[in-house]
Amino acid sequence: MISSDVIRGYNDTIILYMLLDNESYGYEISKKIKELSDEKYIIKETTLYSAFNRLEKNGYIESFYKQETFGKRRTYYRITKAGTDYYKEKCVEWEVTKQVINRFIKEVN
Amino acid sequence: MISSDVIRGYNDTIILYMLLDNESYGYEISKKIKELSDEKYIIKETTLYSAFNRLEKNGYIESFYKQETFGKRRTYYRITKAGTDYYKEKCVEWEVTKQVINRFIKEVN
DNA sequence: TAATATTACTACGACAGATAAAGTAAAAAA
DNA sequence: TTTTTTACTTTATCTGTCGTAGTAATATTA
Repeated sequence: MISSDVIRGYNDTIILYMLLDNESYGYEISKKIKELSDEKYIIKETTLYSAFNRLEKNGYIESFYKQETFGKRRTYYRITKAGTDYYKEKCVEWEVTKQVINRFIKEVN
Repeated sequence: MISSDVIRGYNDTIILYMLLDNESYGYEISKKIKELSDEKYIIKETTLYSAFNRLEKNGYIESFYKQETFGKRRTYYRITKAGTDYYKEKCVEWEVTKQVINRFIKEVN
């Protein structure tokens, strides 16, 4: 399991990634993050939903409701153009970040 | 420049790295971090000194004074055994974190 | 020699994001 | 019929970062 402080700067990016190709909703996204990370990262519910709020406020995602014929009503989200642009920026930043942190990592035995 | 939220989980690790082979003090460490990162990461003074306090409280570093014949009195720090162990753990964690985040990073054009 | 810059911190308060705890409510499974 | 799973929402707390300001010594420049 990885610590949450590390992932902090990338939660929004991870969520945007999940929305790149399909619209989705909270519960589904959380399951997929868990799956895609081989259970190494399990996003907390409150973290996820507060991230949705932040992302929507910033114009990176849009929420909407679907006509559901069964189950509890879900809030769906889709990524916006601004969200895609922001995602791309974060991907570039990630490469730089990785290289920077790598300089302070050493194999110590 | 990389965002501080990203580095958040690794500030302590970065500082411990700087102390692995030599004892040092705040101002020197901040200069070296800047240098080693090619100016891509410049740690804020307040962040650095509050990290020192946290690290010392956790037993990862120890502070002491040297007999200085010139200049303002500095607080020196050295890493402890617990600090070295913690550093090693964080290095292992970093490899996992990198791999996890990489799964959510895509080259989008 | 006087003014400015650099070194080397410390104190305080604000803020953002993560998270724990608790609650709601519907549907599906046992 | 009880429990579990799905799908959230609200509130309050905690941690780490960082802006602002201040102190004080030495070194540099005008």
